[in-house]
Amino acid sequence: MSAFKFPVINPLLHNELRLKIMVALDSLESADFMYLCRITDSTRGNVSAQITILRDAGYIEVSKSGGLGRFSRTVCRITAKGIEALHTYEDGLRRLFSERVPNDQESRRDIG
Amino acid sequence: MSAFKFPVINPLLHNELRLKIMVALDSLESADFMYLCRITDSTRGNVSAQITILRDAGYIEVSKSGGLGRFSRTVCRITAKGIEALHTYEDGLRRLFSERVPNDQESRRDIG
DNA sequence: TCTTTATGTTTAGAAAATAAACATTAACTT
DNA sequence: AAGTTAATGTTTATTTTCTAAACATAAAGA
Repeated sequence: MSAFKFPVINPLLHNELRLKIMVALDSLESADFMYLCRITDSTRGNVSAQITILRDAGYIEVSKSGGLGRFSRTVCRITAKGIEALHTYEDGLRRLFSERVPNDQESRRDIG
Repeated sequence: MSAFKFPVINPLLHNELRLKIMVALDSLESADFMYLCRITDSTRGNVSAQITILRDAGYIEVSKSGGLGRFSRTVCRITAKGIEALHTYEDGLRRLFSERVPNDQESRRDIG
């Protein structure tokens, strides 16, 4: 009975755009919406959608100022929960990369 | 003009199941279909689909023996191209995690 | 006032992931 | 030897997710 298990990979973070947003927010004090669009080279619609997902997960906080329209400004900030999730995700991936799976292939089939 | 760019993330490998399959094949000489199902804790349908994608990308080779049915045996092996792609992906992610994005947020908007 | 520009969000379409259903064949049962 | 069960895999249909196009809002400029 091999109890081998791959590390758990957080599906919320295992998405290119969301991960880039989180990495950016982890390295800056805060970042606004349009800045995230630029550095991730993504459309506003996509960034808006992924930011909503990250906010709903409690990984970031989103604050809007300036009202709607021309001069609105939406700024994002990573939360403690987000930082922990990001680091756990990073650790899981590092472990995954160094994984050596057990070679017990013959034990499971009814040949021989 | 900041020319900042995040590392390129190979979308074929940035999928949990495909990545686990590749990591397993990178650490073993070869692995058969049912073994991959077990260690990845995934259904046969899903593994079959992802293996096809990896094969079409040239990242793995798939050989079948025993014909169809009860005692068929499908074994997968990573290719040189697959090894390189996996390591490039790993390197890109490591760089992403250590990324420090430029803090030039104020330079882009027409306030002030 | 009308147009243009700068934010964002909603929603509709595309793409991808997942599992359910199907297919194949060998062993077992009676 | 016909019928059943069990072991692989594949195809397909559903669900989920991603992406961008369309929409909405408001300020500045003509």
